[in-house]
Amino acid sequence: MHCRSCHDCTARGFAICAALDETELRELAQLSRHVRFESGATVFAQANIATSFFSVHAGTLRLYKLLPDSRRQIVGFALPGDFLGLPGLPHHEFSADAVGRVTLCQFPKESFATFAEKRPQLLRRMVELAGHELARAQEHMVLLGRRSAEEKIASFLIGWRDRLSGIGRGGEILPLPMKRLDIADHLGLTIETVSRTFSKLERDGVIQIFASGVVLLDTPRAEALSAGVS
Amino acid sequence: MHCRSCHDCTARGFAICAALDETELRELAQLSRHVRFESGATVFAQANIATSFFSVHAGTLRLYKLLPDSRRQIVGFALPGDFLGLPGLPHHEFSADAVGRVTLCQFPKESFATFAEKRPQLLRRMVELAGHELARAQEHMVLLGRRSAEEKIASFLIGWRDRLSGIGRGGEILPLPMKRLDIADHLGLTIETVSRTFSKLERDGVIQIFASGVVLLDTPRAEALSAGVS
DNA sequence: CGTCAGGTTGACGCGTCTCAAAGTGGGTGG
DNA sequence: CCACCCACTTTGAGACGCGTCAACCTGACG
Repeated sequence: MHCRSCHDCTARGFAICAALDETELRELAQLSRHVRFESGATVFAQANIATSFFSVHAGTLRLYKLLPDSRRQIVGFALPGDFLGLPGLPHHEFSADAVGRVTLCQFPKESFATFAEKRPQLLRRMVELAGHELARAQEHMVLLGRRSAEEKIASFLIGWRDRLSGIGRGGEILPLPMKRLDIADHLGLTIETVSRTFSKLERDGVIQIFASGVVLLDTPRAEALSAGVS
Repeated sequence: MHCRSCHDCTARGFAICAALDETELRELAQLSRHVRFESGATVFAQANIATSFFSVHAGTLRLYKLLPDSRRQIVGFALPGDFLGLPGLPHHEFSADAVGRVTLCQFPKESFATFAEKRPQLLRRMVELAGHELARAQEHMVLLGRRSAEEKIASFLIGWRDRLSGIGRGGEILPLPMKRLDIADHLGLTIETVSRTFSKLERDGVIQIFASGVVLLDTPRAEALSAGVS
């Protein structure tokens, strides 16, 4: 189950590993285990003590927080190259579970911290990744606080397209591995509103809906909605 | 205008400086300028090229993003000890302006990066701060996406109280230096709803409103609302 | 005393939620 | 191969929370 080699890892270029040279990479690989989760499985849960960090190798995860009455907010989706876990916080801040099959590199928190401690480029890379994550979170706050349902869906689609193309998964059809309920809980909507808005965008010729995703027919219109130009 | 000494800086304990020893602190002080902004002044603006990092010394800033049609989302308020600026991103991701008078330590991006490059404890501290920031952002997403107006206001008050007490500014009266419009744009509400909700909480005996802030009369009730237990 | 920014309150409308029902497709067992 | 089930999605009708628009209040300042 261990990764054949980090050398030809498909997530190599985007992950923290990008900051390491050959020797360090082999050393880090010693610390890591390659783990796999089936669709729907929980990788870790909010408020549990964090004993490991993870780097996503393949697949999609939903990261979410729950309120006591079971309202859910999906704070993000993790894709290959994303790093999960925050040094300096003892507990997991959110839960993570697999959307479809997922594989991850798992690092014991302690030994990873020791490894990173003396490697400024790795730490810099982590600051950088955290910064990108933070920027995405802030952009998402604008979406949640100040956008209409239609703008939310359009923004989500455009943002998802850009993230996928950023890791070399761009294509004609935009795959949406997550369910409508996941999208709703990500955008602060209900499942019905998500469904209705998808339908409206299809009626208006902006998208075409398939079982596995959508095709952007009128990209400029979608981008305009996404930017908030009414 | 330069800080008398970092040694007796009131924000010392919470800021990135906490990671530095005496020698390093003096070296960093060489790089920094102490700057002051009057109420309402803009420290930097979204999408401008970032040439400096900042560490808040005193006062409160609002950090916000604007949509083209001038809808605004305040992504957070910065307090003493907070670090502004993200290594790895060339542009400012949001605008920042002073809420009341503010003083900051300003570091030229280049020289700060050079200084940090070889100091793992500083980098670790930055990862840590970024992590805390990210955790706050995710908590705020829950608020924006899944909470009612009353819960939003209660959460905001409780969160603000906790942040202030975290930097030694706790007290009977909870000062709110920002305007109603700022609170509205932070919580994804309108100014009228904020005002109405404040009034309702006061009618219900949860808070008492003053010109400069509020007093929490029924803290358990406020915390319950904040936690989302109906 | 007038002005002005900020805050409060009320009446009404709209966008989204809620509740309900029907449609779709994939999987399983007869 | 069909019948059935189940999870998921779509669609509709009505309710409701919050936004919109407008009026009024308050205190600071000249």
